[in-house]
Amino acid sequence: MNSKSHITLSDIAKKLNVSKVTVSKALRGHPDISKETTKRVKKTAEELGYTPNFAARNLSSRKSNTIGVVVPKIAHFFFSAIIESVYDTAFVNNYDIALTVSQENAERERKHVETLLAMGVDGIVVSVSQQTKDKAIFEKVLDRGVPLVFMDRVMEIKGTSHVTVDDRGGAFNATEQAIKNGYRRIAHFGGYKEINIGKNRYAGFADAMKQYGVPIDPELVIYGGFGESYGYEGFMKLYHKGKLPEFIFTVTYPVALGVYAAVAEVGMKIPDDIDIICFGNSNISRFIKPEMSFVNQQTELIGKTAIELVLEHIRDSDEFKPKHVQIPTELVLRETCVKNKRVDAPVSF
Amino acid sequence: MNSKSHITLSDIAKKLNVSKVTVSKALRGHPDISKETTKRVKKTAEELGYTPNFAARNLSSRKSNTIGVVVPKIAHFFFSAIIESVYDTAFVNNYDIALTVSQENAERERKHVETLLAMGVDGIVVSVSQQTKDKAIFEKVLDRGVPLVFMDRVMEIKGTSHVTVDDRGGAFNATEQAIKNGYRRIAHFGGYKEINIGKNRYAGFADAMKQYGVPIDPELVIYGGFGESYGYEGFMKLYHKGKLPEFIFTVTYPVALGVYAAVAEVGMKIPDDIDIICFGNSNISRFIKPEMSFVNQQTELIGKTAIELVLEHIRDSDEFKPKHVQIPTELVLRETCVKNKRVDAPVSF
DNA sequence: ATTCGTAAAGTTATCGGGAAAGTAAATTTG
DNA sequence: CAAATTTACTTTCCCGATAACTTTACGAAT
Repeated sequence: MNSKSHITLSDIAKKLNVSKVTVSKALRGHPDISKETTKRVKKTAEELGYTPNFAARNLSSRKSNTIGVVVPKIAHFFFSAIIESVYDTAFVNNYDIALTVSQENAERERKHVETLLAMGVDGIVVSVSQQTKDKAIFEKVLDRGVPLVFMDRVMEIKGTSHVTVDDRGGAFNATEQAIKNGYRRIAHFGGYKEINIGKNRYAGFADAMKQYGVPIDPELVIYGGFGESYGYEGFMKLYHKGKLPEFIFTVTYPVALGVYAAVAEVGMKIPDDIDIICFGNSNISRFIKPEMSFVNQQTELIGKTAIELVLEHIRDSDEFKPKHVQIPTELVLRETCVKNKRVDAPVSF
Repeated sequence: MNSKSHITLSDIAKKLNVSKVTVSKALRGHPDISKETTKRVKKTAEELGYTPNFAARNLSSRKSNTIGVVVPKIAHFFFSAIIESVYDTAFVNNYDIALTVSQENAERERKHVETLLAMGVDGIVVSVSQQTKDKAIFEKVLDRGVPLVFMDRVMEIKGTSHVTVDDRGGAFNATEQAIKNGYRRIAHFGGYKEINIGKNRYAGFADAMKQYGVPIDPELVIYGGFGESYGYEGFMKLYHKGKLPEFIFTVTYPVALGVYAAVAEVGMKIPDDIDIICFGNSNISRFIKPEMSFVNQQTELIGKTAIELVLEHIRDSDEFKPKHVQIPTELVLRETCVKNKRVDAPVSF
């Protein structure tokens, strides 16, 4: 709180010779108070530089007008784009956001949720860390009656809402497209199996392979993580084994970037020597050469939907039934995944 | 706040037949309370699932243990990297962060600062929007006795601390390097003159040009903004005028990306047909071809320093004298800006 | 025995705001 | 014109935690 003395309702009240409740009501435009008085109060408040004290207000009202958010990372395009839309959506709805960052650490995540509860947030939106196993803290949130929405990275807990990307469908489309392009030795670099995006994107991949009768080579399905280093290492592992695929479908954009780096390092060319597509996008994708094809997740929609869901839940409280919203993906084809096109109209060089 | 009934200090006190102040002290590890009692209190708190009420705590103690932060954007590498280190530094210091986003809008920024004051944050860190002109809200912060630190984008207000990048020095180095590489027709794409980074980076550019006696062609100094589109448009403008420079020094990484896109579009080659360097970096710079040379700003250091400065100010309160910290830059040379090298050891093709 | 110091609590008084209920005067209503 | 309403406020109390005192009990010092 501030070290210098604050102007409070009482200060304004004293100055105007009215009770502080009158001031309180006037400032809130309560009809109890005459227009005359209301005007005087607002003017004086302005003059004295009155700032309400949210702690007092929250304590008294048992509301905070704030939504707590927990994300695993910030400095990643996917999350920063989501966060931006989270803030925007909250802003237009006149809510504040209390953002916390788990850094992919389950214990930190637990602490942050605890903090958000202590802050008395009206609802919580979480994208769980890669480590998270324990549901206890989230059940505590529900026990407290605080609406809980999972976003992208979810936990299966009854009573919570989910906003997810159609991972399985998007992965299916990406893989199907590769098969239709004539590829058969198709690899999948899959992050972690335990996280739902890892699980579901693999599932979509497997769906497509099965549907088109293309066998999955277990050696070409590689797990490790969602960052660049895993793409790099995954490719290098296959390269040194001499087991390179024709095509790689990666679980995230960074993993694909890692592959790009590795491919360049061993002197190969994308998409001629090895072709690729990834799940997800980045703000700089237009500047990566060759421009990668990708499965677009509508990040703005994810953040917006998550906030709107908590708000709905907060407002309806008893009536509200948890919803599971799936945000559709779009297949965006750029300069990779164009084998057929290239065969039709070969580039001369 | 939560709809279901809370466990409070009194509940624990009742159960143990002690006063709630005893419980409060015990939980805080106050020496007034015996180890025996403290243990019992903590155990019971745990069992009952006690969660402190920060609103009450803040109200009573006049502290919030929270630092308010206002940034213009999130989904940009520079800011998201800073924010990440802001969160990290606060975390290790046991402080919470209240993050707000102005979206480069001065009015929104003002509202957010007002909100942070109402929240009773212990200190505020601001990176001002591009629009911001009015100092009034920041003076209000100082009036309240709340420590204020500007980060990267500053306002000149007495009593505030600043953390800035050595923009002028970095820009000087970038330009000097170009001159030494033999370039004479050097352009500068400079964002906005009004923002200190726009001003200072231009100043560094001008310093170098002057020092080496290279004339500045006003037509090659272009303002417009800090985003990709301005780089694109700036280049196109010069291209259509037939006034292309040999070298461009851009005020930000995105502006340079815009130039990359424009250069590719008109069928030219970097660095052969036109060479470039930018101020700032991005997480994907390794994947942009040719890899751009840049002036590195140590983002982690900026966020960390800003938080440490507010904390210092909060702790020392009366003693503390505002500091102006300048974070040094590093010139990082990659695949652009290598004319001399290429002349020495030409690449064969 | 009296005073003193101290460990280990207990009491009280807020912190600033707002819901709920009360009151006095003015206005409407039957 | 008395009763019922309405208008415009005021009083009281509580939210949960804590700062600042005060009390109690007990052994040590004088």
